[in-house]
Amino acid sequence: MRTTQMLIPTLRDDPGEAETVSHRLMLRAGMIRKVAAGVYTYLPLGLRVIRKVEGIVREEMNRAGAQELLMPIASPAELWRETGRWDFYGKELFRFKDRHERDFCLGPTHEEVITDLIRREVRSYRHLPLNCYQIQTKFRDEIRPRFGLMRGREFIMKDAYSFDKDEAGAQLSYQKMYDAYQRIFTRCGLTFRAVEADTGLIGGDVSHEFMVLAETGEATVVYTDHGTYAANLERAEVPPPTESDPAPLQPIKAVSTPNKRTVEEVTSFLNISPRQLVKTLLYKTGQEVLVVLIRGDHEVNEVKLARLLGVNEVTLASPLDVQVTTNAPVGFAGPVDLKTKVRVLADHAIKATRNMVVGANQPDAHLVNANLDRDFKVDQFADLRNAQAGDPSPRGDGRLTLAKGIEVGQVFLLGTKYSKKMNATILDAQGQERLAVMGCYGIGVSRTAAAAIEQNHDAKGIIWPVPIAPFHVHLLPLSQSTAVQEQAAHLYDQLGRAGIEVLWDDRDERAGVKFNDADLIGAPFHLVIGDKGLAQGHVELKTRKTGTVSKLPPSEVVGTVSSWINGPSTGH
RNA sequence: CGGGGCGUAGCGCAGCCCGGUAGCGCGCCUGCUUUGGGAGCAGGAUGUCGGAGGUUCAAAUCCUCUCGCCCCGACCA
Repeated sequence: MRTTQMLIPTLRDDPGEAETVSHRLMLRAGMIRKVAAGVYTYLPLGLRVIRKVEGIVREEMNRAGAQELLMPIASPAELWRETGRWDFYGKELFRFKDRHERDFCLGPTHEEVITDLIRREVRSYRHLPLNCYQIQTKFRDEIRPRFGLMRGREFIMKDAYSFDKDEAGAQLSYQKMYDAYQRIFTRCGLTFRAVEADTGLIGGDVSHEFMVLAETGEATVVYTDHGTYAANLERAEVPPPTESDPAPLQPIKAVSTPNKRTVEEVTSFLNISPRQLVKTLLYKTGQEVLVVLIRGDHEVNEVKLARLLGVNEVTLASPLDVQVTTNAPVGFAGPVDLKTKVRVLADHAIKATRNMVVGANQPDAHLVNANLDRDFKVDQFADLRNAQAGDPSPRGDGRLTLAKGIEVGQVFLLGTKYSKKMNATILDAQGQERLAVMGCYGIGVSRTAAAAIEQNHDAKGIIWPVPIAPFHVHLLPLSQSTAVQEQAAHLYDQLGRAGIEVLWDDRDERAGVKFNDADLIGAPFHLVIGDKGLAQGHVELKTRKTGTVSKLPPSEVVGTVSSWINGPSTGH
């Protein structure tokens, strides 16, 4: 393609609206433009990258035995009411009414639609396993869209759904997708890690997320450096402590802590370690108010709490609820002599702590040397906290490290969650109706493109991995001289014949402008043709990533570029 | 949803406090010169100052309402 025939509105300045690297560079490189918050137009250059990612996804999905179809973006509320997600999905679901006042939504994911299709069309186990996928625009009315394509309200996703006759088959389908995802993200040139994950709004039993490791990631990944354990923070298990505090029990006593509410205030006022303090948090579920005890230096993991309680979500109780339940304002709640009968849950670490500092359930007072069983009772111990760096691995293979990651894909083993609610049954070999066992598998295509930039850029711009680059070669003739122009035209033609994608900067611009735009756009290889070089019989081939320049005769260009692109080491 | 910030030319911004002809840089258009890392000179075009209402002789500027966008937070007691 010639630059003059392509809409590539590069920007010299950073747009004020963009903070993160990928957002800024995609705007500056003329790849995307914003239409509304979290809603973007893909310009030709951006779309080329999207198509590259889609191509890799499509190849690997097909190779894994999945078949492509395309479902509608709009779907009727009835399907969503069958599974309860019309209500459960909440405000994230884009809803609208048609002219007859019937409720519809824009699909955020398609379990309902695909399950409806399969229950109608597939009756026999003979037709299973079945895995259908699509690549499509999805809609989620995010609470806070941000970072350009990273968290949009409209985004491109590949979603796949597998149907099996039994659990064993479903696990096999899951494993195939897991393997396919490994290949996809590897081929995209990303440094990533598959981690155990919670199942969230989608539901199901088993799940892995594929995380691109990057500082700007919104998710936290927990893993062992040398071991095999990796999970996201929501999921990461924390084993109970193996040693308990050997300190002798001290007599409990009340101390005045005027206006000291937070962990920091109380610990510095009493000159104690946060490890001695116990936070007494009041949580509300749909049904009850309950108490959660957590050590001062730990954080409650609400996903774990909700899962333990078997509810969708838990919220912290309001100050009023706290007052009513504990007889004290927020900041002075404690487990000792609670006025109201409530369930008390505690993180495992509480069991191993002695002589704890807790709220006194009266204003401006705490209790010191509170001890389990002697002074208060706990109804249930559980793993309720977030893992921290240095915690032992739940697999016993070392200590945990934390890192930030961008979630680019997630696979779920759903079991019969949807098939049961929607009565998607198939006949087995004995003629018995059985619920289809499902899995679902998503890849954020547009987010993958953004994540690739987060991981591959420098101060000057993007450095595309070869497989998803919008063009392989950026052809930069530096003058309008006949010799340079003819050589450029010739090489453009030769490279094109060899199947190499070339962006030909045919603008009558100064060298600096072309170089800067080329660095910004980030094609892996820059082919520079200037009068000086030609006079000496060579052109220059520059590797964007390393800045290395090779001078070579024009006749060797096609062969060299081909070997770099197709060869095993594309790390040029 | 709460807090903060911002809407003025394609982009980045100034002007607003203290009302009085709407500016700067880059970009864009024309011409000449230039041509290996964002050229020089000369000439030129470009704005419902986010929108609505109000105050005033007069509003980008003051007041009210409203829309949009960005950032942080969303309860760890």
